[in-house]
Amino acid sequence: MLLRRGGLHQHRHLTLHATAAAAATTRTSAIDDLLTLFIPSAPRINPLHRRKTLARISRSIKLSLLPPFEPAACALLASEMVPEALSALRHMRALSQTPSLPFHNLLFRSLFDKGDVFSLLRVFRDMVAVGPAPDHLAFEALILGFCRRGDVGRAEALLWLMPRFGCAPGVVAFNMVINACCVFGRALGAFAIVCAMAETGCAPDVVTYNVLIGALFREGNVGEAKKVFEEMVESGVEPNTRTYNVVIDGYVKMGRLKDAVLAFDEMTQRGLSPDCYTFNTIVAGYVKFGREGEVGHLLKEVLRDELFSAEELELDVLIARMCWDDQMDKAAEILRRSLKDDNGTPSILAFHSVITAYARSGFETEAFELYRSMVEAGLSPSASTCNSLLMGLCRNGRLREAGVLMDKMVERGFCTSKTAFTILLDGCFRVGDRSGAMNVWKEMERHGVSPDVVAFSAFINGLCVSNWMDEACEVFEEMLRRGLFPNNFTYNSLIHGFCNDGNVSEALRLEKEMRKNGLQPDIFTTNIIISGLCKQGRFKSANDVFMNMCDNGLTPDVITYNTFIGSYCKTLDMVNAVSFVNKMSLQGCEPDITTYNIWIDSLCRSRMMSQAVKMVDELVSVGVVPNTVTYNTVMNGVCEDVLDRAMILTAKLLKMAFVPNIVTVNLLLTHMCKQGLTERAVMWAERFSQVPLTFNETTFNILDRAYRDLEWTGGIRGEEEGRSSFMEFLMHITIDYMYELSHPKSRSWDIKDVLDYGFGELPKAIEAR
DNA sequence: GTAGGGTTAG
Repeated sequence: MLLRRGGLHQHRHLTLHATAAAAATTRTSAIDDLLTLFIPSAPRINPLHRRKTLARISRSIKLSLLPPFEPAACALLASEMVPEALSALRHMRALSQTPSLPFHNLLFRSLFDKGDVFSLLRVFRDMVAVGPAPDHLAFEALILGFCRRGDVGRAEALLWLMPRFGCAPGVVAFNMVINACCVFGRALGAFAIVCAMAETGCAPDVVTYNVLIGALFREGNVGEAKKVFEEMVESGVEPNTRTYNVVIDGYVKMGRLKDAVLAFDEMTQRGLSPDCYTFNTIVAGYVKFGREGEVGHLLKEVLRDELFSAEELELDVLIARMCWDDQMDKAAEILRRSLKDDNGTPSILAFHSVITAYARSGFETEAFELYRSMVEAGLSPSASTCNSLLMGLCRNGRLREAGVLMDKMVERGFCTSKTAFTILLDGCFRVGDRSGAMNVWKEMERHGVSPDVVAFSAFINGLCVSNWMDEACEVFEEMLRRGLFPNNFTYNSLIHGFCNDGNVSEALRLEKEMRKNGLQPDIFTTNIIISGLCKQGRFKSANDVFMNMCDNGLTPDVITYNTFIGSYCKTLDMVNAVSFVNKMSLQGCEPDITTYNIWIDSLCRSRMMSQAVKMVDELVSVGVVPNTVTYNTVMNGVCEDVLDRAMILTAKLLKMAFVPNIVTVNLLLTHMCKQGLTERAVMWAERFSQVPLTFNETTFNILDRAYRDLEWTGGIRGEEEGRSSFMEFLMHITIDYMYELSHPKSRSWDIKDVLDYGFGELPKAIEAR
């Protein structure tokens, strides 16, 4: 602080003072002077830290034979006092002392950790100008730092600079840059470097091949990945455990479990032993596809080497399965219990699964609580866990805070990865912030992160959902131009977009194209097409698709049935609607809350309110949880046709499913207007515009009509006392809910908590346990 | 240089 704030004069004065002291007096008094020089008078963090640093500096200087600045600077670096260490370096330069190479390498690492690239480049420039000449280690430290930050351009430039300093880049340096290219989605750049590498007489090693194979799998390019694998074996490079881990992961991600297991077998036949990555990858695949029962024989293989205890494995598998089944509370409870019992810490993986499951479902508070327990248990959160927290914020529409977290992650050198950008991009589209999404896309490119298949798919999906089909198609073309292989997500998003646009024939053409490209249309594709056909009233074709599903190895699921039931209900074709309800139960497919909501809605529309009431009781009795749609549907019926039981039913639903949204407000406004309470409706709309709730097109249409209505009638209409007070009551509780929601007190944690928690130390490589 | 639900349906 003193040095940075004190101005040039004071700075010089202190320097001379220290120098004179060091030269004239004993070593001990020089140490005292140095301490005044480097350690700011005001404590930076806490007194304890300061004392420790002073002690460390004294000790370093006493032990060292170097001129006293360098050990002092090293001690400052060890205390994370980077600015002070930089000023120590300036003193050395001013005294024409040459700091050693190891000191420079240490400083580079600290500067990367702090994200201070500007200082780093300045130090490097000075180093090149006046020595010491950078060696292999210096270059590699710099290249690694730039690669971690995603600055592949600088990393590659340094690579080609190395020969000019008398040290030709080795395979390690090449691999770092090649890996960075792949991580940031520039497979082409990676290939170019591999070629250039061969020209310099440096042969690719197993790492080079592993990185390339991984990148190709991530692109979905299995054919090319296999070719590179063969080339590797031919050129005499032996595949290792990591090679197989990459291959197995690639297959699992594509749902090709059979191929994954074949690779696993091949691996063991080669005498390679699977490690924790192999295990986690395969188990994740089995659990994901609901086949955890079959993992047993593989586990035995892994357990033979006693890498894991059976209990630990079972706990992980159990927790992963629960998360897939949306039973996060149970999983979290088990985790907390096993922490308390103190008999073995649950794995990071287990924590990660639950945190992510919570975040995905929008339970950000629970996600954060668990994150806190994880950090308290001494487990380092990884970039993946931070991404999950980011997703939690995005799924709750808290984009601004997500942006803050993202900046913090980038600042930490943590994760300038595609994943975080993709989450943010998707988050923007979810809240309808299209220009925000465009900015994220640009920002991603600006960071030198080339979008991959997932990022492109998320972008295309966002455009499709916004009904910007022309743009979506353009982006799709761009994706193909970049040599990326579209996957099911990509096609399904486009097909959905065209169906919503009423262009089913284009959707069907895309489905054909998908098959031609070797992709299997899945249950999503089929449901989307069925829905599209139903929307067009083409029930015959929709039924044909339904009949053919089984031939393609697909089983209709609850969404398929709901689509048919809902579509038939909409056209008042109750005969066919009932027929699909029967088919559904015959197939043993359980109705979910949407099925009930559809059915309750059509009962309400047919003015069969008492039946609707019965249906609400029934769904609760079978353990289905009513949601906002249930509430809105029933209230719509209640407002339409007030019956004696309205208050009881309302009270019941308020207790179970009162999470009002814009649809709730719209339906209340509509009914107020319908009941001649137009003036009150307008008054309430004004009040609702004061709370954080975004009106949609429907709201504006309702209000347009209301204002016109008031102009015509002058607002004089009869009204029934009972109805009016009931509607007023509903309006009151709804706006109260919105107020409470916007009140910061209702949030149990703040984004600041996340940033201060677990960010103290730069995450190390995460151990599996 | 490796994992961990980044993106899809009613």
